[in-house]
Amino acid sequence: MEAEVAEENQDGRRVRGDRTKRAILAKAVDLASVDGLEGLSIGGLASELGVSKSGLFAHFGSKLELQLETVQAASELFEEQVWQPVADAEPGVVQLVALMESWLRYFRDPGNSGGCFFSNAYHEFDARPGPVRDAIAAQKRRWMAAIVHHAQVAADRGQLKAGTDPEQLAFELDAVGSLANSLWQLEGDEKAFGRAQTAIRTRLHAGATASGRRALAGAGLSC
Amino acid sequence: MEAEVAEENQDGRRVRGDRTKRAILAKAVDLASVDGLEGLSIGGLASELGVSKSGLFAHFGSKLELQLETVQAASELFEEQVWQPVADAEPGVVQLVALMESWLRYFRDPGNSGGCFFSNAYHEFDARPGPVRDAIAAQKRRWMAAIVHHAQVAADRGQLKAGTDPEQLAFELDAVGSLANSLWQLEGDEKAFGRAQTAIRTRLHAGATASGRRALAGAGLSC
DNA sequence: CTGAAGAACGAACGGTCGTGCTTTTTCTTT
DNA sequence: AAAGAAAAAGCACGACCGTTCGTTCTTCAG
Repeated sequence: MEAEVAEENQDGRRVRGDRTKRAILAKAVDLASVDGLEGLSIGGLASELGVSKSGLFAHFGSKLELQLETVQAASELFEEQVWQPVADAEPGVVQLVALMESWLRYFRDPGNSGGCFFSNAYHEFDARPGPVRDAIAAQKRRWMAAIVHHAQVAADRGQLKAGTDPEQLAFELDAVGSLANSLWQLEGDEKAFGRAQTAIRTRLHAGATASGRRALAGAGLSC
Repeated sequence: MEAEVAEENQDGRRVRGDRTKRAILAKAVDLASVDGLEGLSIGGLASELGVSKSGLFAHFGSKLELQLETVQAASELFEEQVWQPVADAEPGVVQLVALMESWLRYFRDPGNSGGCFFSNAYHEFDARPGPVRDAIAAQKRRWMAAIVHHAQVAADRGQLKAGTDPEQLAFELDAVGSLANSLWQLEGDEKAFGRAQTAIRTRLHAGATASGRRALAGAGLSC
């Protein structure tokens, strides 16, 4: 193998193929959150974008690669829409509850009308070993770890009662959020978000110390 | 149109085609809980059963019909495996928690190695309007309504604190159970069941009156 | 024993899938 | 403006999809 020159130029500007790829992946995430990653077809994606099937295919080389890059793209979108908005919140319970509510907002975003990409992907691939499942499982681990992390920070700051298990807390918070997304998608049930919010706040309030409750109240997040 | 004679004989014995159909649907539920209801292919199902594609197809007439009957078959299996085992439990909180734990057992049943059929189906069809989605959504409503019902009975018997919202309680219980199934499928994480059980018991304990707690303790279900 | 009806079959249809090729268009660089 | 590279398109392939058709085997009533 000989050394290859870098194929991207040094400034921020992207070459044409890269821009196209971005557009493809954005649409791919959109379609896959409706029809699933397996139901996502190369021909369908191409015609949806008004390009040729073969031209699109050349960007990836295989459907598996397309799926993997779609997962990656979805995870970047998730980061943008869920994580970034609460990056500056006060660490601890306040940031934890802010993250949860950012997550709930992401669910109802009209731009994600097919529902949370990952909620669909988790269930689609949970019984199908392979690289796609691995990528998706890794993403789920990252998400859970983030919640646990925020809970741990809250505990370290004395905002949660001694003996609180951050992983148990994360489990329960993730559970109610996930179900809210499901019910919203399946039934268009707006109330599900209210129930999730109630559950999150009640749970945090029950597990919080006086200082933790003060922090929540200060951020306008009492129950 | 002329009147037709009934095509089934009067005693319990079934005609040949009916027995075959049962076998087909059992396998269909099994395959669909891995590959999804859309990924379920008629040819694949036939070869898995060692029968011809056209012979199998004749039983249904269309893939849509196969999907609908598969949903129906899955819901009968669910009833058998989840509801029936707790049918004789003491109504109220005891039956409620028994139902939840029966549900958790159903998740880990080696016979359902592809995970809960419905958990997969909910997410697969939640953004695809049509008869299949309607059938699946109806099933979810039935399930939720059952939990709400048990919670209501518990409330009526004075086992839950006044002001307890049965629907909110049902939401939270369903949430943790669903997530346990997801994590079990995605990561093979046994601990998820422990977390779900902890969450269920803690939640019920917190919402129960003294009489409710006594009932739970009497059934060996304290936390 | 005969004959009709139901159940299962094999072959084939049009269509779409993912995937390779070759050619043409479009951009970038000199 | 010309040359070279990158991107997109065109076309074709084998496999599989749901579906239809005509035929064979099984079952059971008359």
